[in-house]
Amino acid sequence: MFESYTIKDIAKALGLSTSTVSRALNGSYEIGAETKRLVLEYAEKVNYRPNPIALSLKEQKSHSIGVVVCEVANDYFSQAINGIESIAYNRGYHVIITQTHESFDRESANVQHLLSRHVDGLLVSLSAETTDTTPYKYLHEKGFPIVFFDRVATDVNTHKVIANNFKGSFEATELLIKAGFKKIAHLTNSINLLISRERFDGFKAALDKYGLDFNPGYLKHCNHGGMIQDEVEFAIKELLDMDERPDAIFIGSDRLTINSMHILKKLDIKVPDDIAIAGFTNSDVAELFDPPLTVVRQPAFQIGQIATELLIKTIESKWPVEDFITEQVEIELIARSSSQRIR
Amino acid sequence: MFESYTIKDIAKALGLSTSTVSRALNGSYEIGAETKRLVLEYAEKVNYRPNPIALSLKEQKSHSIGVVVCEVANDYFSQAINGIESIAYNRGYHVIITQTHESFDRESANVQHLLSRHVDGLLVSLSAETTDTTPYKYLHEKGFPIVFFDRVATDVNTHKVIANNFKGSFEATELLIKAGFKKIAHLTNSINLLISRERFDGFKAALDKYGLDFNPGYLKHCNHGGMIQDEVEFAIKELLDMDERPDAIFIGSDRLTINSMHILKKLDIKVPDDIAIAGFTNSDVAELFDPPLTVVRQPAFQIGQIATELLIKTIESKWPVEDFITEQVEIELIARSSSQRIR
DNA sequence: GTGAAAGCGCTAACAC
DNA sequence: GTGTTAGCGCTTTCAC
Repeated sequence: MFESYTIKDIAKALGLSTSTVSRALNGSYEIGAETKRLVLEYAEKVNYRPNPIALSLKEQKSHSIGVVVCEVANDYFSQAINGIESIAYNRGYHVIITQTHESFDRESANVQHLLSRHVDGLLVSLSAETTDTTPYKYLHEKGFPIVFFDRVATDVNTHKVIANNFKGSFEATELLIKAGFKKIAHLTNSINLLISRERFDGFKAALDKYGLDFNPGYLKHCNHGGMIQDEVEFAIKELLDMDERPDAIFIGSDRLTINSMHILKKLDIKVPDDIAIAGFTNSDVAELFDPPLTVVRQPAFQIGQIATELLIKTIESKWPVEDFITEQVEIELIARSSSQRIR
Repeated sequence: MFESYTIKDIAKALGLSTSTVSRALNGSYEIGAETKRLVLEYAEKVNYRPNPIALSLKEQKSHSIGVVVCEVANDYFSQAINGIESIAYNRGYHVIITQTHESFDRESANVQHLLSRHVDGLLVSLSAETTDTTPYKYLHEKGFPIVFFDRVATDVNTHKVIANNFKGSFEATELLIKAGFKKIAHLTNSINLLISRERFDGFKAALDKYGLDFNPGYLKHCNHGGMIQDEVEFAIKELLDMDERPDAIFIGSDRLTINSMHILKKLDIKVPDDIAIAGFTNSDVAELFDPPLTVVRQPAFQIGQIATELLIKTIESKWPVEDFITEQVEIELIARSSSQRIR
């Protein structure tokens, strides 16, 4: 069962040469129908499976793709990875997952490691710390397939898959405004990330539309993306301690949203009575929270799928790919009571 | 950067033979200090990385391990996989994850697929549907390394890593009893799984200790492990509709616990006022629920690590492994208000 | 229509 | 101390 037959075994058993067997197995024209039948039948009988490692060596392809994300214990990324796996599996690729924990050094090490593993391509979501994307640029220019998703590198012209962050933020902020909140803070990820900037823009645009001033003190960045709990707690306390305390917070990242809820609970701040909350998260249990949480939800599974399709298409392209697209998917705003005004 | 140098390139550049280079790289005794230095220096300079695929072919080892779980979008399993990856990565293995979605057929297909990928070993947690474990038995008897974790096959004598399910259930049930609940139902996974039986035993033992009768109508099995939402909803409704409605439910699986909370919310059943809840889950946000959820939590990360250590030890053992252990880890009961009596 | 042989990158037995 | 060679499983040119 696991001691597999090789092409050689089949050749020996049938008194043929390995090349004949190989050709028969691959349905080559030049093989006699009878021989072909014989080989196919025998292969079927002994449950022959080509050795993927030998194939890889021959083809100079590992049939694996490397994934770089900040962490897997994050609903957004675990769902995205699910999507990645679902496509990769069907296309005969396996995926090697690495985590940066939001560190640039770990990200570099992971890319190095994946390259030394001879992955055929890379699916990357940048760490919160990353500012220097020249390694990706270099690889990409050399023709190495890379697809970015979610946290993309602006200056590398390759395929990218992102959510409509602007719209997601705009609508969530608008929801808070319509609920009657006027002093809305924005807690978000590192300024390094394009998603943070896009989400801020959406937030700001909603304020503008409704004629609300933007108070710079209401903008808090967590440069470690919520990996350091104290950083988040500090930012939240700063908001709470302001003379003009915000009456709502719109949160721009999955981990930050969840962390914030833990912190608010710890500080015994009531949501939405003391402060209303809406935030990006892909948690499936946000409706079970106390209070049920208003969320901006991304189609993470689908994003993973699209990114993987694009990557495999690039890998398997006969010609150097020149046209790169940026696929934008829609987000979903789910209103629940954490963003409702208490009267 | 990704067009790697081979041993041959180095040999050519230095005017040596490939074998000399290979030996120098591997620190062989028989190579002159000077040559060694030369090779090492050059290898360092061009950032030489051995081709893992060629190594695999040579060694007849893929340096990969296959993982079979029901699903990754489950806190217990995503944490376990994290533990698996953390060990595997450091030991130079990559992991290929497959999901059964609680189907025996998919489980078989996954094992087949992993074997055809020439994984060096298997880390398995059985599907809820699985009753026939002869394929594992067969593989194991042939000397193929397998380690079970969480959902183990009783009749395959290999390494196993499990939590103290009996104790976890006993203590959770005891907590409910001490809170004053007397009509405690037990909602659990398929009877096929040993964990279900162990968890039931712990539940039953607690009832016995406190002189409470066991009402067979209070025991509900979800044979699809919560993959079919209707099955769970049906079971819960049956409990709620009983003449003598239970006043508490102790739930024996992560997915079932989460699903049940969704269903109770949908049915507008108040916890713990209408019915108290305690359940197995590794969710990190259970404290944010309404009400905060009393949980039995397993050290999933650690379980994944231990299982992987055992597997790699078995894979790399020079001698056929004869002594197999069953490692049992402790669980943690975290009491919150979902299991508290309302007065 | 089929076979022999080379080669993918690497190691290791066997020369010398 | 270093080089030559075979072989891991497979495909593919080149012969016949």
